[in-house]
Parts: sequence; C-alpha cells; structure tokens
Amino acid sequence: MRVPTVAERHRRLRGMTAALRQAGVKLTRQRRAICAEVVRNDAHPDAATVFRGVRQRLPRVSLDTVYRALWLLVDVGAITTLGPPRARVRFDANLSLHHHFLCRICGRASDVYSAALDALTLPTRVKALGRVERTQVEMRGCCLQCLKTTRGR
Amino acid sequence: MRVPTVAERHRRLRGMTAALRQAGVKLTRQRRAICAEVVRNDAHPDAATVFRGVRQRLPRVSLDTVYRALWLLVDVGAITTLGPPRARVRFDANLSLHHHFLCRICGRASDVYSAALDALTLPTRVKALGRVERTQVEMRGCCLQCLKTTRGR
DNA sequence: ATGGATGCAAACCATTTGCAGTGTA
DNA sequence: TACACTGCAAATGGTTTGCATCCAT
Repeated sequence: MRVPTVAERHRRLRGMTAALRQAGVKLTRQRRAICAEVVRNDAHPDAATVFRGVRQRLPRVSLDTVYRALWLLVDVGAITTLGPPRARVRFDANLSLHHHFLCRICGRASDVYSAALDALTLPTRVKALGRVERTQVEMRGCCLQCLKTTRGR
Repeated sequence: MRVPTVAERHRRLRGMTAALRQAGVKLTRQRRAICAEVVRNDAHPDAATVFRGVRQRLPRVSLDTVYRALWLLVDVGAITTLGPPRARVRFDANLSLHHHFLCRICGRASDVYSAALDALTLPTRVKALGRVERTQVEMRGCCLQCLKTTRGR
C-alpha cells in the first residue's frame, strides 16, 4: 500500500544521519550503509535481513555491528521497532475484543476496553492486502510508575 | 483498566479446556495448571513467568512443557500472543503516522495509511494508565499470497 | 592522536527438539 | 493397554558482550 517516493526515502535518510550527527556519534561507512539499507527495505526487516543487504556493499561488516547500529538508531529516535518493546513472546487469555497500552520503558501491557475503538472502520483498500481477521489499537507510551521513576525519559 | 470478574475467569478457563477437549488432546494435570495460571495472570506473561506460577503448584513441571502447552493453546485458538507473529525484532524507518497489516502465516507486515485511522480518539480513561505517545492500529489476518497457498488456514 | 567504532569469537538467553520413561483416556 | 505427554538434557538460533585493532573526527 503506497511505496515511498525517492524523495521520501531521501528525506528519511537525511533524518537518520541528522539524528546521528546530533547524538554526537561517528558517521562511519558501516552506519551509512546500514541506514541506507533500512531506508531501501520497506518490508520491516529484522537484523539478519539488514545484515544480508548491507553485506552486498560492504562484505566485511559483521552482524553485531548491524545490531549495534540498529539499536543506536532506535535510541536516537531515527527508526522504530514493530511490536511490544523487548520482544519475548507474551500470551493473552483474553479473547474478547480489546486493545493494549504498552509501556516503552518497563514493557508492561494493559488491556483497554472501548466501544469506540472496537467500532473503528478500516479503509476499504486494506482488502487489497488480504483478509483482516482481527483489529486492535496499540497505544504506546510511558506508564504511570515509569513516569514517576524516570521522569518521562 | 477493568479487572476480569471471577465469573469471567471461569468462563475463560472453561473455554480453554473445551478447546483442548475438542482438539482431541489429553487434559493432563500440567495442562490444567498451565491454563489456570494463564487465566489467573492478567499481565500478559511470557513463558518463564507462567512457568514460575505453575511451579508453585506443580514443582516438577518443566519449562519446555509450559512452552508446548502454551503454543498448543494458541494453535487451538484458546489464547493469543501479543505483537507480530513469530517474534524477532523488526525495524521500521518510517516514522510518519501509519498503521500495520500483519500476516499471521508468513509474518509479513505492510504499511497502511489512513486519515480516518490517524484521527481516532482515545477513551479519556487511558490517561489513568500513563502518557500515550503514539497510537497505531494493528490489523491481523492472512495476506493474499498466503490465502492462495494455504487456502486460508 | 585518540576515543569511539568495528570485527571476531565467545557468551548469553529464550526457545525448541530427541528420547526414554510415564500417566491419561 | 497404547499412545500421547512429560521431564530431562542437549541443541538451536537470535542477540549481546569482551577485547584487541582500526578509523573518523
């Protein structure tokens, strides 16, 4: 659904290098290549996939450098991750329609019930992607406890 | 936000044992205890947490039995997992407001853009949980390719 | 030149699997 | 009783870390 334009990709890449520069870290060849690869690959790649892509240009990069660079980019806010923070598989016995609030600091997930959110209508274009079986709203932020102890950061 | 009633927990537990029975698998002491623990613990526990809980009643259960039982429950549709299917950490260079369609079979994640979804208003009660920084709609289902090759299941 | 970044290898941790013994249906 | 299930232990796979070397600043 909508491929980013070349201009949009350039914008993302500039944003990433700007964020790195502002964070005061070095702009190494590896980091440039990793940024370029993440911008090039729209499919929400995992670390190994980014690694394979980067290797075509820089055959000597190591997987751990890719990991370090990706988490660095997350830390400086230049990219994000999919799914709950710090992924281990987590299980939910609540099959009724509900939504989640996820704390980015402690990882806590709270159930949210809302008729308004339950009733939300999806754009018809989504049908072009496949069959939707379940829809949930995912709210990410910082929970009360973590707001207190870390003062929001 | 809203703790399940005792009746609701019983309902969930009954649903789980019914699903297991219907699947034609054995209702062992371990599986009963694991079901009970998942129903008891609302905090979307990971496998190790369930394991610790179950161990208080059945000190001899092993962690791998817990894993096998949990995935079995997911397979028979008695519980679900949080986050993208088959969790490895995945990265996203697209910081603009957007949503995701996730295929439960192949794990593919597609970006979905929709002004309507962007504009959704959260229930005010969510403020009681913490500060919301970002909201995304997560649509789960089966993508076109997987619909073709697996005929939807 | 120099301190942060890299590559390598080893460690780590969650999860999975093979197998012999066990308990449920 | 028979076969699925369990517990154990070992393997696996993704991710992280210690350290000597290297290179952007």
